[in-house]
Amino acid sequence: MTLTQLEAFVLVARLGSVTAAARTLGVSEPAVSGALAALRQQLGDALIERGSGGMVLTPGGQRLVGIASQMVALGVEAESAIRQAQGAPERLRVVATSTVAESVAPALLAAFAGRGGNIEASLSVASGVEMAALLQDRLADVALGPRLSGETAAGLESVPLFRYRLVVVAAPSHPLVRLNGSAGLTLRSLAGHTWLVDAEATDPASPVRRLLDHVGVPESHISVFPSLAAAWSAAEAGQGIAPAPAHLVTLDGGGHSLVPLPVEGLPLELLWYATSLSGERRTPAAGALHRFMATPDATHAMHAPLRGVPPSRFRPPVYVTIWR
Amino acid sequence: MTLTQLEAFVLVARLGSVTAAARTLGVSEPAVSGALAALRQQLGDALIERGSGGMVLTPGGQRLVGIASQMVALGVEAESAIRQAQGAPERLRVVATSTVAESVAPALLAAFAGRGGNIEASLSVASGVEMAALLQDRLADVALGPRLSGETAAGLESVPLFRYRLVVVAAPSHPLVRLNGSAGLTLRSLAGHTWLVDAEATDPASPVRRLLDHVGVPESHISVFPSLAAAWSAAEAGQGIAPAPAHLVTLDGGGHSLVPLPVEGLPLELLWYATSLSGERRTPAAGALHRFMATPDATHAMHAPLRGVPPSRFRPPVYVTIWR
DNA sequence: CGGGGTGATAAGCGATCGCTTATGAGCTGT
DNA sequence: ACAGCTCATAAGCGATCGCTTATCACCCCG
Repeated sequence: MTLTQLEAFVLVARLGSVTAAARTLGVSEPAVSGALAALRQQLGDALIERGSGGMVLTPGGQRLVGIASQMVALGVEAESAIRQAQGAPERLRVVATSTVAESVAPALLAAFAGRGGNIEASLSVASGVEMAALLQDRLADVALGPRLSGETAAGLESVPLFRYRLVVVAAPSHPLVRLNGSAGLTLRSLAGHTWLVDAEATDPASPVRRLLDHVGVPESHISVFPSLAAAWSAAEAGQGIAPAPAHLVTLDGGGHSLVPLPVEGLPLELLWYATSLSGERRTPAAGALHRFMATPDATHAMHAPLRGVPPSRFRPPVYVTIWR
Repeated sequence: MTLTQLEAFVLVARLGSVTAAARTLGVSEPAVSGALAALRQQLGDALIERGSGGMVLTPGGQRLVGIASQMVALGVEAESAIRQAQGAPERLRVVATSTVAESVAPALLAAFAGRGGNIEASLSVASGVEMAALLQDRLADVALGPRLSGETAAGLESVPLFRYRLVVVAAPSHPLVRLNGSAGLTLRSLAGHTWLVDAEATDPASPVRRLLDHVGVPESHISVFPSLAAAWSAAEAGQGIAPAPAHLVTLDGGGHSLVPLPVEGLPLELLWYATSLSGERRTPAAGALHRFMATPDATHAMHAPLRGVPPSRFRPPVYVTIWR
């Protein structure tokens, strides 16, 4: 399986014709046909067959197109990426759990970028369990989220980033709020309610997931939303209760109408950590961020309520998966 | 640039040692060293150099690691993907603009999946301008969002999916609401206010972006949030005004405290479309979704208020970019 | 039935790949 | 300074790649 072969295949799929693909590539028709034959033999699938009105992809070929065109594109990307690395600003690749990426990370990185220096920061989302691998594989410079430790975290160094208190909130109209103005609730008693959570709660290592397990909430009473904001919005609409870092729902300019429930054992005192390779193996940019994190500017930025960013600075989130 | 060479490079970066990489691959050390040399020569960058305590990546090498490990992983992915294509459920790859992906698309696809059949649907996010290319390159089966037409949409067919009315909302406490209980506002008069928008507003072809341009809102008064829910949450907190499809903010179970502004020229009557390859080139799964879209079940699902999904069905969003 | 298009196959050829063993070159540390 | 580790380089060899031209097999359409 060669990049040349994949490129030929992608072009045939795109154009629906071997001859046309050969013309586009500037080679003879058998060259393309041969590349196709080699792929077919190695993968054990026809991939693409003659059909009325052009070549048509088999189910296997259909899956391959996407994969193959990504590979081809990454190949040309590689060359230009390296050319552009000369004299380009240093790059800081930060990964965070979805909750951190939606709450404190943008403000932290915005403040870090605004502090001068010539570092271009990017923020991606990954699950807690993937972070150690991403750092060790040099696919990320800093990971923000749970503390990474144990077997898989060899060579990594975690430092505390942000202290927060995890509470459970609900709309003022929620029965639990009206019944219990001041009385204490037990965690167990919350097992029967609907919990509104964000994507991070699907990560078995996340504090929210562990809280759900501890309470014993059945799957049927867990409702996963694509973002923290969406989960809280549903909570305001009275659809259920939601775990949340306290400062995010209370300092929020007064617009939020969510109130913390007085639950025994809550709030949980928790920490987010920043992790990177230890010692000299740490990227210079990662070191700069680590030093910045200790400054009052950083702490102040992370405690500020959530704000949007100007269009020129907005980058869509990138979700990173580990490829093995 | 060969996959073998890239794999060797990735392993060296991961392990920080040529010898260790060679041991892992089960080949001699010069084999790895040679692969590295070939890459270095072709790309014109040292990529990775000796440093105290292991090999350390150059800036260029740092960029390559991510790209290369993706390519390698996609290579092994390719083989297994094709093996699994035998007898596996048919695949339906849907791309949508971020707004659609956050609002009607999840409900539509959930209803489509629940309708029986043996189709596995996935939902990704792309900008409106990329959709035509994604469809033509067979990287997606159906695109949900603006109507695709013109030069770049050759061979594509758009059908109306969902009619909605775009309004501008604000918190009840917002000055515009208190001053204008019933009086009409002009669009121009909104240019000086802060607009809270989601990611799609950065796409020049999106209706929201065109509305902003038409009103003449300066960049400094646009605040981009990572999700619709986050933008609306900020609007509730009184941070500004937000464009929104009417049914999403009004039917929302009463929890939302956002009210539409009585603006001259609003609401805008708009449509989201579903686009796919035309005629026989359309995937069977895409055809099934097209037929389903016309059923009352589909319409009903899309009009329902936003809800979360059970953890077992939650899939993190994937953001797709076009590689050329 | 016989063009004119399609894609698949065969034979051949130079360049490169991927690997080996042997050796050089550079740094570290007791 | 020397051994001991590291990575880089050289020479060589078989397999494969990537391409060519020539030819065959198929199918639609007059």
